[in-house]
Amino acid sequence: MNSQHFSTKERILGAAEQLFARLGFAGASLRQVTAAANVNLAAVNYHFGSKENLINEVFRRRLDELNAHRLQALEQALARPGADLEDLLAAFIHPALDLSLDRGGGGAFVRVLARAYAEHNDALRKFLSDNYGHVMKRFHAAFAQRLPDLDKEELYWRLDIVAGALTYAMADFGVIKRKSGVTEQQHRERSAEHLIRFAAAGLRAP
Amino acid sequence: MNSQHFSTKERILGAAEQLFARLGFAGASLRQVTAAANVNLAAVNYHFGSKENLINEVFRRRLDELNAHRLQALEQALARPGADLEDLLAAFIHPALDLSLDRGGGGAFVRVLARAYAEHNDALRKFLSDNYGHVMKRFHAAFAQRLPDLDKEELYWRLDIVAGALTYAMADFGVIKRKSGVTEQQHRERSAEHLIRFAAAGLRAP
DNA sequence: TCGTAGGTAAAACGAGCGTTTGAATGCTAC
DNA sequence: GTAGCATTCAAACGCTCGTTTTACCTACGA
Repeated sequence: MNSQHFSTKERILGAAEQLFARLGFAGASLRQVTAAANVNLAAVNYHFGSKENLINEVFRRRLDELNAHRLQALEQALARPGADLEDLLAAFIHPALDLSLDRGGGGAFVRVLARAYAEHNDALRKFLSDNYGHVMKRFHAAFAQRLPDLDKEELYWRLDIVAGALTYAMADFGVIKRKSGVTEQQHRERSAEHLIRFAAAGLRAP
Repeated sequence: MNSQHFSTKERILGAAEQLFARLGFAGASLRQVTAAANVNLAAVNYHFGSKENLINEVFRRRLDELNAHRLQALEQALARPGADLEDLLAAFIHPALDLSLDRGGGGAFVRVLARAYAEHNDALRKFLSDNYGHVMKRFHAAFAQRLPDLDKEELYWRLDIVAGALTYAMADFGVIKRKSGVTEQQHRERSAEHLIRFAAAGLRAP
């Protein structure tokens, strides 16, 4: 990370992601960020204009890819004839879990995401809704079709609970130490299984 | 709130809770807190010693009561002969939901709690574990007895997911507007039902 | 070769931060 | 009434914050 192979902008984004995850948006200063990125202090305002703009770009960099993967996985699942609830949940969970466990700071990003959820930042909620709302609409419709006995409000509640559980769980997976003798791949698959079974059973509850 | 009927310490705690919920621990300044509490700036350091100590007291004030209620509800549930999973979950959820919807800032506190979870603050985790760990141990044992087919690790995972879901959901209940024509009491009971059914089904999943 | 544009550098700006100080105040006990 | 103590107050402390300024470096097309 932060080696000279990466551009100034990329190094700032990487360092900001790490420090926002650890210290929060208000808690991490631009001096800490630029020092970690091995970059001059003024570079942030030169390349991003302001700290708030930097925060937005930290989100955009990961979410564009994450939501594209989710939509792609959903379309693949829907294309198969026997797709059930578990397949839809897998399409939602696996891309995020892949991100949370991959190299290059994805693990830090899901913790940033959990922070953002907890902060109830209106500007950020609007940003997420504007840019990625269509993805959630797509998933909601697919779930509704497979849960015909659930009325709209009930499904809304349950999906909200699922999303909350996922965000928290994923932020933790990057922190919880896996037992020795368990590869990261096994750890990830087991985590996804737990989440999917839990969520599916909860959604199917009478 | 913050009227002259309350002592300086109480007004500071109330204002701090509100502002920590809205702006975070780092984001809310003591000048904002003391202004909202209608109190002199130096009063925080006089009564609490430091900002960090103030944060701890904000937690202690609510958690002492919350965990006492939870333990009491659990003992009552266990005393009844036919107590099932739903009863245990109700003992865990109802006191927190009562707190999140009552007058006097409890709703703000659950949002503070969600923030604290998201922050992964080690000092705070130790504080919570030291002061309230015995409560979680009690619940864990009760769940383990009613889920004999679940091995220790599996139960650990599922309770962790449940706790995450609850924290998020409860932080949201204070924000989500209930539909007109639904009393707060109905809203609360319906919320608890959703959470309990969801969690019970998830815990029972094969 | 020079001029220009894009990027980096050090330094400083005003503002706000948590905390401390020392004097002014209110209250209780003698 | 006054001594003694707890509390409140305005002011200032040293420090860090996000941002801006100004100078400098480097590379490339005319």
